[in-house]
Amino acid sequence: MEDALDRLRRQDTAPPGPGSTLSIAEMAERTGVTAHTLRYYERIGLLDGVARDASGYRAYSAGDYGRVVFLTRLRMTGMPIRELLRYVELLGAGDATVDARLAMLVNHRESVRAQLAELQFALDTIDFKIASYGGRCTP
Amino acid sequence: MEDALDRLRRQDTAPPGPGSTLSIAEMAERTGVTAHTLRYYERIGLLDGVARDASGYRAYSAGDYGRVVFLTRLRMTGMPIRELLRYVELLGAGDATVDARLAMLVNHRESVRAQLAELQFALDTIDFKIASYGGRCTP
DNA sequence: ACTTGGCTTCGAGCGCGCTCCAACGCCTAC
DNA sequence: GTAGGCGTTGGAGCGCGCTCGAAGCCAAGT
Repeated sequence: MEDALDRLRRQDTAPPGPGSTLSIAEMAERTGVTAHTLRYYERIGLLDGVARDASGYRAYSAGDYGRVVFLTRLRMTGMPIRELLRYVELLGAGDATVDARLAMLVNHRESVRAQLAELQFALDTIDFKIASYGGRCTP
Repeated sequence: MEDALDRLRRQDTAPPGPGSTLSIAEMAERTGVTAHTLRYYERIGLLDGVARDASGYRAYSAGDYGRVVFLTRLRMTGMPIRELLRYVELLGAGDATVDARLAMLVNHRESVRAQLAELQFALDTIDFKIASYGGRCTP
């Protein structure tokens, strides 16, 4: 059960050192987001201003890393990419948008709580079904 | 927050009386699954043996209702339709498949628990982000 | 010099789960 | 009898979020 979750927890402890950068492959490995998807995210505007090295290769900063990790968290809670985009646009628009961003997050937090409740509700149903199948099994 | 959840809870208290049947529109209303989707589910084999009235209209039984509700619970916990199909096939194959069905459910329950953990983990991140934005806001 | 392998771009393709359309049938009310 | 509304079918289309392929550049090893 700890598999995907462990990988996620590791995200928080694997940023590039300040000042150093990551290749796309390193980013993919540390964030769990494939290189294809990293390029895709950049293409659609979720990541902007990713630096390049002398050969034109992407060189991700600690900031880029942090953004990918946070976007990942929002994605895994079901925030659609359209909204991620909006959030990123607000980010890019500076301090004036702090309230709007906060509102988005508070709003989304409610949706996550609702998802948790639904999931728990469905889990109860499944538990009940399992019990009614005979009950002999992992507790 | 109780909106979707309330609708779900109502599912459990809105089956057709024993012996009576539901039109597709009534099913849609009570289960929250659209008529389009009910037909789709039948087409792909998730529902079989749905009775018809004299005019060829679908007449859903209490059993059909129960199945739709349970399938809904599995769907909302992310079980893909391919697996629902497998479950339904096992159901159709009779008592010999009880163990296999139970195994599927126990297995899926683990996945739901993992989802809950991931969701909670992401929620913590979001909470933290909200707090770091200033913290003034709904608790 | 040449191969290997990772990076680049652009654009097409895919799997999932619906969602909708067109053309038609049935049944009731006016 | 005719209009309106709900039902039927088969098949096409869609939105989402990737995912992949082709063609080519760059760096390092043998």
